[in-house]
Amino acid sequence: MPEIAEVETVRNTLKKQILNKKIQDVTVFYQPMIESDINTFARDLIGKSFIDIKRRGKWLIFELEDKYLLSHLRMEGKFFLKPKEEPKEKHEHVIITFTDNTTLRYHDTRKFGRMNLINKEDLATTASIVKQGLEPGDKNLTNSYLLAKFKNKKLPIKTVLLDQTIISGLGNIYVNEVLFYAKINPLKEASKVTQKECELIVEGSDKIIKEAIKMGGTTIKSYTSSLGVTGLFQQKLKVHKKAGEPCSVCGSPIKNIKIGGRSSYYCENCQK
DNA sequence: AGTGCGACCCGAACGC
DNA sequence: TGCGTTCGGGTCGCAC
Repeated sequence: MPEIAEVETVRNTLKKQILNKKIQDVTVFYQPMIESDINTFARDLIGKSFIDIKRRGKWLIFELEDKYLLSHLRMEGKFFLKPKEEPKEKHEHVIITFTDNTTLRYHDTRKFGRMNLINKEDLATTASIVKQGLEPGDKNLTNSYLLAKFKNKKLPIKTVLLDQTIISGLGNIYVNEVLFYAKINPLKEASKVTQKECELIVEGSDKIIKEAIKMGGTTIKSYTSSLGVTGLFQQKLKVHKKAGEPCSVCGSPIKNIKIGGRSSYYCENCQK
């Protein structure tokens, strides 16, 4: 489940592996994952190079000379760099071959990830990118920003923190962790979250994401970034997937409930 | 406008 | 053991 820290880890790894290599060939094995015109997808990439890799929220933005290739890993998308001669694996859906005989392979068991090749000037009007809210660590992400965004929200804070148009990049794992850090009950109505609690959300999201990036993200299920870099942040998780285990602060068993259809983990005693 | 929910997928976990 | 069923997870689009 790649969230912002995982995507950042993938970005950093790929930058070392594929920048400025010339694209020789592109094969798409599962066409629905390409949101832009499938007929021109390969043709537009061949002969070009990735000159930079940026990120916005959970979106990877591969910069080419004249285009951007947007890539969202959703839950289980991964990139691997492999020699050209290695046989295709079952869940490899896009293979980009470079002229040095290496290949960049997009692997996704659930086929949920998406790619979108756009003209550079269209980035400013591409909805998925434009709608992204402020990222953890952004100096504009303040308690007053959050208070204003939460003001009319009747939904549980857990659900609202998953809304990428408010804070960009938090997924289920880190929302559970941030709420534990801020000692907020995930079911609390967003409009009732206090200024002090907003401060803790700002502080907690920044701290947790920074540490997770430092540790290479979180490994849940089989998640590994490109080159098989395995995230170590799962060792730091305090509540996520810890149902029944004692809370690290007070010892009460961690609860697991569904909020908005998503599994939520929290300590009933610490998060009132 | 805000909210809720199904669709998209398929391996893993679960139930019998 | 082996089969069938359910679940999960981010985002979009549609219905209310």
